[in-house]
Amino acid sequence: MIIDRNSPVPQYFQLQTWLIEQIEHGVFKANDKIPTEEELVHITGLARATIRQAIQNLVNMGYLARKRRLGTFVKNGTADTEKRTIIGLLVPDIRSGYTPELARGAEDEAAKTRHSLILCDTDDLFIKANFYSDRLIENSVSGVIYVPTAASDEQNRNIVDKFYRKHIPVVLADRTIPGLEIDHVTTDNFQGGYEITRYLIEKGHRNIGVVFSSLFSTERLRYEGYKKALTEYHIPIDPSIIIIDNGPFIPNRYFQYARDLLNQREKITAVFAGHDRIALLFYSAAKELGLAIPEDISIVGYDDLNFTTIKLTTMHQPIYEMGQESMRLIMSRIHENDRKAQHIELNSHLVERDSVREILTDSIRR
Amino acid sequence: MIIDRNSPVPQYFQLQTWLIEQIEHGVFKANDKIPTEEELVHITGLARATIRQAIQNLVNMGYLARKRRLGTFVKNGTADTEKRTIIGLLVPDIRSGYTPELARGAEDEAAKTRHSLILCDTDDLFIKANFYSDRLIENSVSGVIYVPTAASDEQNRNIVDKFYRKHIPVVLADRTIPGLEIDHVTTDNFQGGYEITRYLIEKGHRNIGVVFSSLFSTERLRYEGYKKALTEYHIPIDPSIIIIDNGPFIPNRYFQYARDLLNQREKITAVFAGHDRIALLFYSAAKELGLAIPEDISIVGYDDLNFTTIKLTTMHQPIYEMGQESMRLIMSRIHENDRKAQHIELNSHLVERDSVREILTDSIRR
DNA sequence: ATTGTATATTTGTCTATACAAATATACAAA
DNA sequence: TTTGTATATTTGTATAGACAAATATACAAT
Repeated sequence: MIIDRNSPVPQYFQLQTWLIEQIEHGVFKANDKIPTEEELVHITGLARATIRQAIQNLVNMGYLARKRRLGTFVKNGTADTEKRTIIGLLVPDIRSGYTPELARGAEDEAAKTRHSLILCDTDDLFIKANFYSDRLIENSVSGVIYVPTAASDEQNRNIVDKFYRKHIPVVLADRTIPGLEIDHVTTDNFQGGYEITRYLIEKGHRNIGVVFSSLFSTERLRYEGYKKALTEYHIPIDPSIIIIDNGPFIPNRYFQYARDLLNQREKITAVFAGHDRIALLFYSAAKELGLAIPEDISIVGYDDLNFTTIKLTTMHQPIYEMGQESMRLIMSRIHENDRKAQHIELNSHLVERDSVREILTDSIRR
Repeated sequence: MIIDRNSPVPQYFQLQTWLIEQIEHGVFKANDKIPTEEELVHITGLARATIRQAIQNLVNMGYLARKRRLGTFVKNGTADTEKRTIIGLLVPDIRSGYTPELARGAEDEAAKTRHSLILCDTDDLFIKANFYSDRLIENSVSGVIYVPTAASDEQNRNIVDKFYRKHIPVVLADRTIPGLEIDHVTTDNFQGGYEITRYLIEKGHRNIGVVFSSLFSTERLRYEGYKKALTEYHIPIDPSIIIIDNGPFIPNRYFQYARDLLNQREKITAVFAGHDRIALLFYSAAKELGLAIPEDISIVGYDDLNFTTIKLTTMHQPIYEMGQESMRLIMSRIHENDRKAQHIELNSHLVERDSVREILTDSIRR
């Protein structure tokens, strides 16, 4: 029986549920005519008004369309979930770093399937991410691509939870949040950090300074790669040339780090900057101190931002592709919600330019 | 009487209309309780079921909320037209030029009033703008900020018309479309072009090359300003050092222009680049040809993009503010649709850096 | 002070019935 | 062939009446 008259569930609601089931299981296909109200009266034993109530609700939800004299028909889109899909994109700042490239990749991918993208600049602040998550929920986005902010893991988890409570799937891009089983797209930061450090070592550098932030999973991993490379070459790790900031990227502060590190130049021949924007500050700091790159000091970065005038040796990250993959992942998650969390790791590669000098030393031991 | 029983308009619909009127005229204010169903039966003389039908529709539309035992209440947002305002932003490419700054200004301004922004990259192509305009219409945006593409005025007008047909207001940002009475936000490009040229002349330059595109109203105006300055100083306009491209900005092509111009260096001492990205190409071309800036050749740009390593003298445009103003304008247009088209012109100012050399000549005549 | 109970009010669900309005279709008239 | 008309079918609107469910409030019991 379709209707259980003893159930506390309203009968119009039971009928509604049953009809949705029939549609979603393909019994009533798109553009099919469903039974007339009179027929449904016979099938269910309910009054016509009750049947109308159920059907009207489904019309409002976008499942059905009524046509006078012709009957009631299944809409092809089935509900309006499909057609007007909007994805929220929570990024630090659309003006800086790799963000424009990431956004563009996501946008292009969205356009392919005619979806749209709402842009939200968090400035790496929890409070802004929190504000925008409300806006996105209000606009009933179908999914969110989130670059976790420079906040505690706890806070970033809260943001994700907020979406989850509204059943909005989330994909993390670039950075991850520890202790969360969630779709994410990153690059092989550990491997990248390892390779770029090894590259410096192979070029004869043994005193390699590092500057990075401990707030981001990406930079932490690059640092781990750095340590692995040093260990592999039996080079001691010298904490005095390792600068670990525990806040977000603040140019002034990092500029000071660059100055500090360059001031103890006798201790280092090269610097591994946590990312390209830090590397850029080393150029400014070097200029200020009258040092030449790479003659006096070698610099490597990470990201491969599009600098036109400086020739930085750096680890190229496929940022545009990361945007694309994030978008693909969120789309697939929207369509199959019960799938296991998926982790996509894209490959980076070293781009050799003119910011590293080769130092001739007494043979490199391995 | 509230209900006209002889009208062909359904009675539930009459009641519905009446209730909306009461709400919008402030008879029933936000959070007020409206009469109970039973009271409405007395007031209107309709059956309770009919009254419920009208009320249910208003609940669906977001005007009312029912609470068991308490009654039916007017929602504070009144309908959901206001709250979920989304604005479309059609820009060339979020990765380049002034676009990120513009987008960020618009975004921040939107956030203030809790509105959201859908990002669309047109790549300056009509076909993409056309594609995205359909997407924005599908998503029923409340307004659009449009940076006209590098297409014909005719085509750009078509894009605007498409929105107008759906009664979606449009604000043009930066560039304008001739022959269209429409809200727009620009800077004083004519004045800017004039001032920066005058600056070069005052520095002793009399042979000033120009490179720009005729496709954009902005660059055309800057060129007009250039001509005015030359005329004012009685300097003849030399077409052989004026390069007018009639397509969009294609780096390779413009790089060739830069090379061409620098190759006839005996004829020029300075170049006025149509915008900063062109100026940047002059740096590359100069490097290639072994020329130093400003020693061998002086360059000025336009925009004041955030270059960290080169010190370009340029005309600062308040791009972030332009994004903000565009957003303010579209919001005000949404709220008062009958207002006259408004043109906002923001002020630019010269930023003097190290790309212009002073030439000592035999006194400047005015 | 807390907990439980009764009551009144209001919305929520449901039935049975009737006529109105739209319109595809067939058929007749011009 | 075109135009008009009748008909059957189906959704749209409306009524009157009934009981169910939720819950604010007051009051009673503990």
